[in-house]
Amino acid sequence: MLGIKDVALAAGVSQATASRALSGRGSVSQSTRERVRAAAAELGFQVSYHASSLATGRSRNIGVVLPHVNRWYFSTVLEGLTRQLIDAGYDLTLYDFQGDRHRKTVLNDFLLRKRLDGVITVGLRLGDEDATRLLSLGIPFVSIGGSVPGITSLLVDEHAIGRLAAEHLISLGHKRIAHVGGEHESKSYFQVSRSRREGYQAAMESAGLEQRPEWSVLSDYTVNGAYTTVKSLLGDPYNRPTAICCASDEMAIGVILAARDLGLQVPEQLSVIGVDKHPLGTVFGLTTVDQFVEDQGRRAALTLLDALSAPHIDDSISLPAPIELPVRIVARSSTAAPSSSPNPTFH
Amino acid sequence: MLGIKDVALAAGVSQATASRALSGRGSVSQSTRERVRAAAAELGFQVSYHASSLATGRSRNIGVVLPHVNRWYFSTVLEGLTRQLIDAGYDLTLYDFQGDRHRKTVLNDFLLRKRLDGVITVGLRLGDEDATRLLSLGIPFVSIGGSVPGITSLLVDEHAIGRLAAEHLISLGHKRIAHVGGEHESKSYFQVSRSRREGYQAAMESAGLEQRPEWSVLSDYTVNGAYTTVKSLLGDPYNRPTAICCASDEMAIGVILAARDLGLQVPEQLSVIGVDKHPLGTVFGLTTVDQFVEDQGRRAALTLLDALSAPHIDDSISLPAPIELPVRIVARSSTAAPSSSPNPTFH
DNA sequence: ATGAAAGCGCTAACAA
DNA sequence: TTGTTAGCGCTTTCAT
Repeated sequence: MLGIKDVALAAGVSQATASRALSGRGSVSQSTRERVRAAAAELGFQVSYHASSLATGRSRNIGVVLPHVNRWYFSTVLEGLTRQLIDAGYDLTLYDFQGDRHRKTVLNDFLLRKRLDGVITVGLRLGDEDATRLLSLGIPFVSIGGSVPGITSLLVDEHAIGRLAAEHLISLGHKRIAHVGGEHESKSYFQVSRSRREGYQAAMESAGLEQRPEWSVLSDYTVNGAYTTVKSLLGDPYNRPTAICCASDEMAIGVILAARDLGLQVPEQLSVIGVDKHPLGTVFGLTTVDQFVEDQGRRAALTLLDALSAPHIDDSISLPAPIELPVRIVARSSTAAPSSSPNPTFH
Repeated sequence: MLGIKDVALAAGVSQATASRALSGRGSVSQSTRERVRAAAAELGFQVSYHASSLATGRSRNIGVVLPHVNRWYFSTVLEGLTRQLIDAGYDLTLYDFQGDRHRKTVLNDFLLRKRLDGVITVGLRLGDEDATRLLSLGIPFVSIGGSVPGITSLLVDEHAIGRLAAEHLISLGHKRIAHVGGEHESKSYFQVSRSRREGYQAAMESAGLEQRPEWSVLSDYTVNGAYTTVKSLLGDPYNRPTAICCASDEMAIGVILAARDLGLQVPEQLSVIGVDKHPLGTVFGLTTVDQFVEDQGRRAALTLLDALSAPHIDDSISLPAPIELPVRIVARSSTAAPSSSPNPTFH
């Protein structure tokens, strides 16, 4: 195998000098550095990261842990992460729980293999036991939108999101507002939808609006799921809400499709709002609460990289304060003031 | 740091024996093995993969290279890959080109860092130069749906997919069939859409059907893109196709949405077919050509794992024959025989 | 600025 | 079956 010693030989220097010249650490004269670099380039040499890692203790490798690569939110965060990490020269090792399928293995085995310089978790909920085991690795952790004890986290205020969405509808004059949540999620993940619902409920309460139990439904975060769930809700021509607040854009789109199939006009007969700013929203004119998903990934990566280059980590002496992520209403055409005749006129 | 030597000490054996007991390679008596395992468990020991890799030359780590994690096709393949790889005890290092943003860095630097036991590329098109550089790593490669010289590949017959989709429409009696392709893709990726279009053209030709240039449009694989692109095509009330063949489900959905917004009934006034079996298709009743995307990932992983455990690799002596992946029509409600009055009746 | 040498933590001959 | 020993390929003191 082509090793650094071959480069050293070719450049007529010692192995140590070659290493210094290539890594940039330690002092090497301008001319030798160039000679070594040239030799390395010519031979097509690449350092062995295994060896390098073993010697330095750092591996230029970040672990990313999430529940489902396959869902828009997560793959978009991932995109933000990869961008920053690649630019910084880090490999990204992906651990996809696939729901709960790989959860235990990953937490108890893969993450402990000491090949990571840091870990980013997305949307995870970790118990104390899991968290301390991970923290004992002594490497920096950052979590996005999750709940992991003792770890620096970036959080959107989910409660505020729910409230904001509901208040948008309320301010338009709606009084009959339903909510579609995604609580069919596993207990092991961050209960995003629940907090959003609570925000919605708080807004409804402040406005003194009635909250009918049948107007609070649960789905599964998908278009298909919400479509089915909400069709019955909208099927009743007399007791229909005039607006629906959804815990995600995908569900909101399901609602819009269900409404269309029932012959209801959006927004004339039904206003719909979601959360995420999913790209599919544009074609439906979906009003939403943008949470800058890709930026979440970028910021998490930067936060972690910061921690990695910090003078030295105060080994969990400082309790990390959560970093709050921004959100913003994007008003489009799926929401409007309720029509004067909320109940259908049969013509 | 907690090392294997501590375990050895605790178990009262030599470091070598501890290593054998933990790795399962080499012979160790039942009793010592248990003793060592117990000691390791109690101390919470995990091997250092850097050290282990350096010693063995294998890293239990597979690289996956793709153009966009963020797109449904790729994240779904990825899901199939992670499932198998985690089960086999392999880490998965993700290299996302993000279009062309990271392409060069990844190919010229990251992939050459010698920390991978194998590589899987998805949808990539690689030139001879890049390919040979990668092959020179001496590790097994598998490509899915791409074109990489000298590498084992899993391929769907894209031409056949295009033909099949078109033939489905033709067999229903359609004569005015348009095509929406995704050729706005970068030249550096596998030109899936182009082959599908050629399949469509072949089918049209065999059936002796007219191919109007204005019925062959290009889009970008997204719902939004296809929606916009196709709206003008469908806007003409006199020279409208009765069916549209799309190179992906997402574009097909864009077409359906555009049709609806123009007041056209699907399938009564317009039949639409896509490719992929995207989950969103169900709510639209979209007829499609399933290509078993997640299975593609699983099979690629298995193929690579096979190569890794093979007696020994004949160092590129055998030209790997491509493995053909299955496809299947899934007929749903977006396609039907054309109505007898293809042109609109103004009532 | 450079070289010699020790060692990162583990595995794999080779002996016993 | 077990222990001894010599590396895996690189980095990094410590001399010079």
